[in-house]
Amino acid sequence: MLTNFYEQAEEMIRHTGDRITRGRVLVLSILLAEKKAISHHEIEEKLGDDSAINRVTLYRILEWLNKKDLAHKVISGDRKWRFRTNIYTGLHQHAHFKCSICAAVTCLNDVKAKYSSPLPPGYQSHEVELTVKGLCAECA
Amino acid sequence: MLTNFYEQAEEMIRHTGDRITRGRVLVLSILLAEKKAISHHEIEEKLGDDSAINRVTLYRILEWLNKKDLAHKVISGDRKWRFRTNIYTGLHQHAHFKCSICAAVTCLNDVKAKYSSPLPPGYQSHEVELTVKGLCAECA
DNA sequence: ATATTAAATGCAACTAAGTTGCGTAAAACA
DNA sequence: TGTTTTACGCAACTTAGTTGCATTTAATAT
Repeated sequence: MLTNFYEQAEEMIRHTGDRITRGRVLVLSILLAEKKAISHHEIEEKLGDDSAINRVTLYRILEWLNKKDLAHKVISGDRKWRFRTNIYTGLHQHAHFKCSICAAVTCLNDVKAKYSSPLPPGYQSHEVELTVKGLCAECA
Repeated sequence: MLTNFYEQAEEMIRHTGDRITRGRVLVLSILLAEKKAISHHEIEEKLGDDSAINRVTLYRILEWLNKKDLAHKVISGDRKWRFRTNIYTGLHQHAHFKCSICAAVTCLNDVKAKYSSPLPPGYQSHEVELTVKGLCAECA
């Protein structure tokens, strides 16, 4: 079960051309096994004592995964970053920001798409998808 | 100029029924004078040395303003809260409707796309893409 | 006007998330 | 197997925000 994710993670990391390390594979497979975005702390807990990774290293692995577009950072209200793999992106329907230069996609979790006037008569809304395109803080 | 905001702030605070204190009026008038969301630190700077408020008190004032719905908390990517008065609304752009059955895309000229919170600081919006998915009048 | 009192403020100490610098370990490749 | 580049681990640091408690002050009652 988790072995599948482990192998999948390894394959995804190999594809980047960068080094395949224990930490990267472990963390990515945890993210792959997870459907929702999880925090640094939650990942540490899932790693457990046996397969522990230094917290600083974990921070750096998460940044690296984001840079390589294997995971994206999710903004949340509790001043923590959360991370999620990019394979499930089709499923969620909140707002996204996509940088035109570095192509990083950030979920704007609490930015709810809404429209100010009602739809034309007879129309039914099932889902609202909002994508803001522009430059992120790093590339601006 | 700022006097107007000061009086406006006082009036808004009076309306809550809670105490009208120097700090609350100062902070709210700063937020009123500002168009964008600003951080605790930015507010401290605007207060200056002469009209300084203790940082803990400032945190508490901001929480209070939020609780009384006189200001919004704004999520951002840098683990800081930003605050903004509720009198200015979000960004407006236009939206599209995509029918899930006939796949027709309609330009919803008079439906304005707006997102409820501004982007993380430093981010620049070039284009906002709002797509409402559902059923059009023909297919419904 | 003055006293009363509940709410707001100030201070100090604390927590939690994330960062930086630097020496050490370990992938990758020859 | 040795070399080189990259990642890791450790310690110390920074920054944003929180808590407890004593003091002050805005609002109200006298």
